[in-house]
Amino acid sequence: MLATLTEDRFSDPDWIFERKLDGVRCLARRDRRGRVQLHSRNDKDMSGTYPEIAEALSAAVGSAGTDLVVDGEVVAFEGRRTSFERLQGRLGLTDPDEARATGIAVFYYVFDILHLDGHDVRRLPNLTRKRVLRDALTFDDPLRYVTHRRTAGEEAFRAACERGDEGVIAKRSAAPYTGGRSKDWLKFKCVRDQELVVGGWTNPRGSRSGFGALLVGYYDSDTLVYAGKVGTGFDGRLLHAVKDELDRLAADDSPFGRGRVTGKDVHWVRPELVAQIAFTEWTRDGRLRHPRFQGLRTDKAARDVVREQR
DNA sequence: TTCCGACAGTGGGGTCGCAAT
DNA sequence: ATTGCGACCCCACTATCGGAA
Repeated sequence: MLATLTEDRFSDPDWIFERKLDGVRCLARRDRRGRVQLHSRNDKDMSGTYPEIAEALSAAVGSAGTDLVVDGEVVAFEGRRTSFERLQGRLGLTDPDEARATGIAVFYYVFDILHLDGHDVRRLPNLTRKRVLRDALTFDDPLRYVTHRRTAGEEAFRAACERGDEGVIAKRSAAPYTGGRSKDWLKFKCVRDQELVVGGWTNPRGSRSGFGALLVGYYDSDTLVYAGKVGTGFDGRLLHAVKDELDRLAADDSPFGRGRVTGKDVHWVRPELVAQIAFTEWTRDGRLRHPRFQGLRTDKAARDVVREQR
């Protein structure tokens, strides 16, 4: 069951609000003999990737039963914030010993239950399932129960962004657990945006026209620092309009003074265009995560574009 | 008729693993 | 030893089409 992104922030007595954690989605099954299997959203086996979670689940028998299927998020922390970047150090590993040897501590935040003691509980109301879940397991690290609040969705969202969380998930209290994306689960995502200077572009591929992505950066003193590519957020007309501007500014050499630009099929332009870019966060390597184009800005000089803090 | 949901296709950062260089 | 590539994770977004409203 997946959540639908929305711009609407609200409170409603028929909805509950949970923290949105930045990690990896994980479905866990435990059979009567205590054997546990962890599965990714694409049904890949992750039991070897997070052996301590499988172990904990095997031992965490609550008051209400033994075999079960639960849903949650595997996360790693960087300070107080959940960090997908840190978790990535374990993502590809399938050998339990190697996974443990990374030293990256992981936690399993469980927020839903699908089956318990041979019963399919997916059609029970969400709030009821949460109560069932609470009794079905014992929650000791690395297992954690995802708490919820029933009021002040807007305030929860504001506080989440303030804390550096990814956002808030709103869930309809009475909703069953269904397959696929549902409007009974909504994502309030914290968004960041800033202006960036366009310094180049890449070739389009396949059926794409105009260009593939823009190469963008910001000024640090007199140096234009590369900050990554932006390849989504354009419709057909915008692709051509922006491409015309790029052709007008064509240059032979890279304007970037810092940051290695990877990939072939790269073309440079004089750094004069300023684009408004939305994204989720800066990566450790100083790149934009989940970048998307929001428009060109004509009211700001390229030379004044700097990296905004945080 | 209009709107919505699902899908395919394009684009991003980052990591690991493996083959080619 | 280095580089390139695909397969995974996390996505955002546009275009399209068929069925629901």
